[in-house]
Amino acid sequence: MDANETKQRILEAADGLFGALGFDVTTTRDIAERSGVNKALIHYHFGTKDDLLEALLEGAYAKLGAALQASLATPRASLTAQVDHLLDTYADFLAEHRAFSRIVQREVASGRHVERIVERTLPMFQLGVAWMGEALDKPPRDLDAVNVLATVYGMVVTWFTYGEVLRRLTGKDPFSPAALAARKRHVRKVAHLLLAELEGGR
Amino acid sequence: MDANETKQRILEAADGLFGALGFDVTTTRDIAERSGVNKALIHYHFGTKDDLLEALLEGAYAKLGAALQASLATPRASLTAQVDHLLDTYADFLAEHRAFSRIVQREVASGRHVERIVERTLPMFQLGVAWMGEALDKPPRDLDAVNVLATVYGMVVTWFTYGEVLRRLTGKDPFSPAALAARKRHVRKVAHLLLAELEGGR
DNA sequence: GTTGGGTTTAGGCGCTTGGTCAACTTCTGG
DNA sequence: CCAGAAGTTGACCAAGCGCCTAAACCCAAC
Repeated sequence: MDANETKQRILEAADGLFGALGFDVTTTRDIAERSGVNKALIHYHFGTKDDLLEALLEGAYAKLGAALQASLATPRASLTAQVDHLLDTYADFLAEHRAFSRIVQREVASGRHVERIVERTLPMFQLGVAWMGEALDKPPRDLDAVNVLATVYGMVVTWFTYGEVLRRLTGKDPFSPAALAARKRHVRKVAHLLLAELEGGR
Repeated sequence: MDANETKQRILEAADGLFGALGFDVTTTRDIAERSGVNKALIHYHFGTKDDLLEALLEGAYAKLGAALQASLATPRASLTAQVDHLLDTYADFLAEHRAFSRIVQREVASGRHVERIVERTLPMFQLGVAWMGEALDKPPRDLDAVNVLATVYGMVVTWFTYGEVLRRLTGKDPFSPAALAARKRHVRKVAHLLLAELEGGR
């Protein structure tokens, strides 16, 4: 097994375990066992356990950022189409990287590693604010950029963070293709309502 | 110091620490120190650390449930007014019990203590679904009860869970009276858009 | 064939954790 | 006033933690 594969295996195991159990509760021994790699190699390749989490977030945010930028870079017929595609891209990313939103949400709710997360989120957030300001130059009262972004973000992310709760509450799988498609339609629908109001109010 | 005061002090310290640091990272020693109480007393009065968390959640959910039921029990002039008051009640509760949403969010995102949280949430959720079904007998496509509830829930809760992130992103205090009032107006506004669509589509 | 650097290994060190315990004090009903 | 229950205490324990170390291993370059 070459060194790159080792690092990859460690990252994958850590991703799964941090997502499933949480950062604090996951031990380096767990990661070693799951990845079939010696415990000391984690520290050899990544440094401390915190450094490992950072490497994980680094990779995920890079992927997410690339996907979102690609979506924004492609011109669409309408503002609505642009937003729709962006939201779908985001939802698809979260669906594919199920652990990601849970890790982020948990660390944010703990107040730990917040700096790192803010660091990565800030450019996207600023992009969103700037983009909203550009597309709609006079947002109506109660629909300012920060509140709208927080609402849309919460709407998208909550489905994934609360997946297990929703599963138990509804008795259905919230991550089934049908349920995911329905959720995406719902998110788009709400976004359309917001857009209509934003455009109507200028 | 009598026994009740001791228990109260422990609960308050645990609430603050679980909210600020997280359940896993908070030690019984931390709680003992912060509450000015001997470590062994935590176990004497509450059992295990898990039991302590449960006692905490129990109390918070009882308060929340009472507040929401009181809001629903009072008849209002319109459906909109009813919803507005309910949302305000919820937001006020979260603003007053800042640690609560963070604790819940973190535990949910960890997949731990989910049973307990589902147990408490289920009745409220079912109430919400039933109530939506009653008030609006044919919800339009893409605005089914589960999705709408998840959206509204996410919208309200995200502001509090991501408080620290928002503070850093915007440079402003998201929990200042002005910001909270603005957030409440925004949430009501979005709820109104949803309601209009729900009522128009039947 | 040997050298040397990158990689892997078992083992263990120092420390913190949740939880227990027996002894002590304080409260309370008879 | 006293006995027993309730509450409180610091010392203590086994278990598990992150991280480190010293030695072994591997393999390309000379």
